[in-house]
Amino acid sequence: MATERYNPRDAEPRWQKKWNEAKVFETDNADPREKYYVLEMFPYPSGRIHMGHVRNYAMGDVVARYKRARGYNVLHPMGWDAFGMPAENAAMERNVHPAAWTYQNIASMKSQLKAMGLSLDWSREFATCDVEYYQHQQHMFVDFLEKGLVYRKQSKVNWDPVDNTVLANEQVIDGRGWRSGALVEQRELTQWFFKITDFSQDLLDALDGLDQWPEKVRLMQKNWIGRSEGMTIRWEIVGETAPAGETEVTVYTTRPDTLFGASFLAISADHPLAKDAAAKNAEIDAFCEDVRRAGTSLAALETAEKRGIDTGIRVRHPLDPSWELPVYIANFVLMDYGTGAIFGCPAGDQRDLDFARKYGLPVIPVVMPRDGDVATFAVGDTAYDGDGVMINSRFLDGKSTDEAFNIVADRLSSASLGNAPQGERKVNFRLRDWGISRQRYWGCPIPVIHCQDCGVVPVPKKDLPVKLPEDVTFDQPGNPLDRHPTWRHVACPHCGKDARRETDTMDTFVDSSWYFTRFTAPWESKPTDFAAANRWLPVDQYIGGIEHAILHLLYSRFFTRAMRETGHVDVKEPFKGLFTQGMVVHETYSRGSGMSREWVAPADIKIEELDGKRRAFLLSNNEEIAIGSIEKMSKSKKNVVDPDDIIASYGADTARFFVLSDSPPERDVIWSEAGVEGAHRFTQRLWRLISEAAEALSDVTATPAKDGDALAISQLAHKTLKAVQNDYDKLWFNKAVARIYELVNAIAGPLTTVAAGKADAAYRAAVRDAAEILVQLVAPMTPHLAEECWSVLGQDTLLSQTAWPKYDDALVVENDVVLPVQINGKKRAELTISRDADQTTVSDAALALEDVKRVLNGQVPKKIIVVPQRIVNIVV
RNA sequence: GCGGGCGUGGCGAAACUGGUAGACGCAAGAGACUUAAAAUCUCUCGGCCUUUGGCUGUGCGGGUUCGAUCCCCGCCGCCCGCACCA
Repeated sequence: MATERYNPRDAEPRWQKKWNEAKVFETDNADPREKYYVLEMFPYPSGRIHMGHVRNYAMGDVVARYKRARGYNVLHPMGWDAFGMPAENAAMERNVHPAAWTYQNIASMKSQLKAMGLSLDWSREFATCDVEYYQHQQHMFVDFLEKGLVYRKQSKVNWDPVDNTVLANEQVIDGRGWRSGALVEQRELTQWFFKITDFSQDLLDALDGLDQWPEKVRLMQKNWIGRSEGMTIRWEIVGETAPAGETEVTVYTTRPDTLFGASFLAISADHPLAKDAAAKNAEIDAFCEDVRRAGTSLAALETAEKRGIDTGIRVRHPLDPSWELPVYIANFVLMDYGTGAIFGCPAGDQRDLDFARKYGLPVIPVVMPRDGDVATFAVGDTAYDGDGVMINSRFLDGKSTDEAFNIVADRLSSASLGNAPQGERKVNFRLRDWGISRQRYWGCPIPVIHCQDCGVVPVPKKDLPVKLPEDVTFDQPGNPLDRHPTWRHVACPHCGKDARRETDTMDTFVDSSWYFTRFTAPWESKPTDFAAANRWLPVDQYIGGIEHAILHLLYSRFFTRAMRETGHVDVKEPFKGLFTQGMVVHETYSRGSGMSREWVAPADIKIEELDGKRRAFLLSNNEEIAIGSIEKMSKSKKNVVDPDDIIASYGADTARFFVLSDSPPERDVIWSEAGVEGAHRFTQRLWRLISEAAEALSDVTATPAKDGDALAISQLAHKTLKAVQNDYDKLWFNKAVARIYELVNAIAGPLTTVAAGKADAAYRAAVRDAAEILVQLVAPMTPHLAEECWSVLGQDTLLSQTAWPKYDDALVVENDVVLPVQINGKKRAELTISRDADQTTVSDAALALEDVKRVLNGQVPKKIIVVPQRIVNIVV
């Protein structure tokens, strides 16, 4: 009888080796079975995996293993999102080359992932910093350029004057560079952009079809794309106030219905008319400068005061040429939305109202709520921006806001100013084109050459890849590619004259926008194997953090469309199913307070319970440590648990099982030592029960019981199988865990009975059937333990290559049901009755129950509600 | 400000989205085995009461219903996203 404890340190590497040798997880593109593509967001190679990775990959692995057992041809690859700033920071701080640092990190993280026993096809692995990968990205960039999906334009960027580099918005903290602490400047630079806005409408519309995405993510994308319906209106500038060469101002509005409530026009400080005015007037120039600076300082915009300055320009109202309005430059008007100019309707917009009150401009109420009274309706400190009835609006009076919108839109569309319509209906999007230029070394070089005569010339495809030079220095700030002695000097591919290579590299979000496509044929000499990509895509189940809800997922959706337009794939949507998992969180421990607060790692303390209160003490000297709030694991708060330590002491299966238990997968899971021990106890218990009974089960074939003592065991096993199957389909791992516990609790006794030699052959066969089902149910979560159990049961095949069991319908359906019997909605009794008993039989049987008679005490039921197979409610 | 989500035992949570509230796990308590400890096993575990029974209970207040954790209305409290988008 095998009674030794299960030893994961021995078993886990042993089974990993067997899976490896049998190439169980290598996927054949030619396999004709139905495909299933599972993918977890690939990691940045920071050096160590953390618990968040463990949870993410454990979930993906359950899906992959489950689908494989269900007979699908599963693709489950892994790679590395390997370009990016941390590698350059390491180079600056520690004088290591970014490539060396990155590949070393990949090597150590890979061995950590391997220790988790994930069913990954490592033969398809790549890193985005491999030339073999990024060269294809350069090919596609050139294709996109030809298709007009890439362009250059001047754009404002956050410029760090100390580090000499562009900063992303997230890297600007309170107006200062996150590394240098220098005041960030706004600079106009010529940058490369992807034309994501070409797809605004399609990216929005297609969200409706992504019914296997979380509603929350679809909504976030919808808001980000930000579609609004309105119109552009051209306002004629009054001749004598017009700057030279200017005759009109175009504004964008979603409320043309409120046009009679206009009292001013406001333009952005970056608007051409503003620049023009600034050139002539020092006061205006100073104001514009001020606005520009304030814009970068991320000061709470909520409280930002509305400010403006009169340009002296006057415009004519489009519906009444005799009505002249002033044009202001205002700090709340954005140049890159709409046209950079608005008309202010103070009664209908809070910002306009604040502005009008400050500068003494008229406030004319034009929309009144439906239940308002024209005689008394007035606008005080709060603008009314809702729907209603038009007032003070001449020919629009009495119309609804919708009607007024259409009347004004029609009228201005058919009126003309100069040779063009005065107004046009226009749909606007909040989404902006994607700026991909980064002044950094560790990224994919943008494959173009700048020639004085020929302009911007794409690198001819025969000259690709443009490889990053290896001999670069990081001893000074700025882009090492810019100061490399030779790399940037090339001959123009057109005219052969001396030309300059582009030294900007691509945003790393580009790398992650198509890696899932590359996995479908990573060996291909073109970016994609067209047929393979179309066959595997979309990814059936994508799993990752909610933090990528907008950027990464939206960029990938765009990139897939762009690849389709350039003939690299024939799918539009990259991810059919999306799941966003919660974080792994942990208690925090600290001593001291305020500035001298010091965080303590969980590994350095022990928890004791004194008088029912949990208290923490330092292991080294028993000093008491304060237990703080539960927070995301982070290095700064030291509340991290290293997966390596957990795998070393409990094994990978325990770690996997624990992060899948308890909390629903989309919610945060609290890591606790006690919880892990609970999970570990389960693995030991399962092993003990199975291994002790194994010998007694060796002479029977698994056969579910049809009657007798073992019937209940077979029924529960098959019901659990059906339920867990559904749980796995829906990614309800915590429910699957709970049901598996229930099954183990129920068959623990029978297994012990069998082990003691006290069961007949039929009973043993039923227990064996239940045990096999149990082992197969846990296999996706704790694959090593399951293989070990499978093997001790005398199976000589790999469980990883074994088909999912089938439940027996007859065992899943109950013949008798237990119905709760309520009297006036309160449960008073239980009734066991045949599942297909008719209503009369059920109510008669319910009324005949002793408990029911006692509570009724002679009262005559007014009504008896029988919900078949659910409940009986007697109303008196 | 706008949009979305969530409030269930000491804790993480379940409840087939209108039908037995608290499955399963953690923590705690009692007991068995043991020289002892660990491990393991058994039992108890929302609150209150007059305890073979009863009342009450899913953030708070109402409503619909034979019946509400679930649906509707109004509050309270947390969390997340976007944020001067015209």
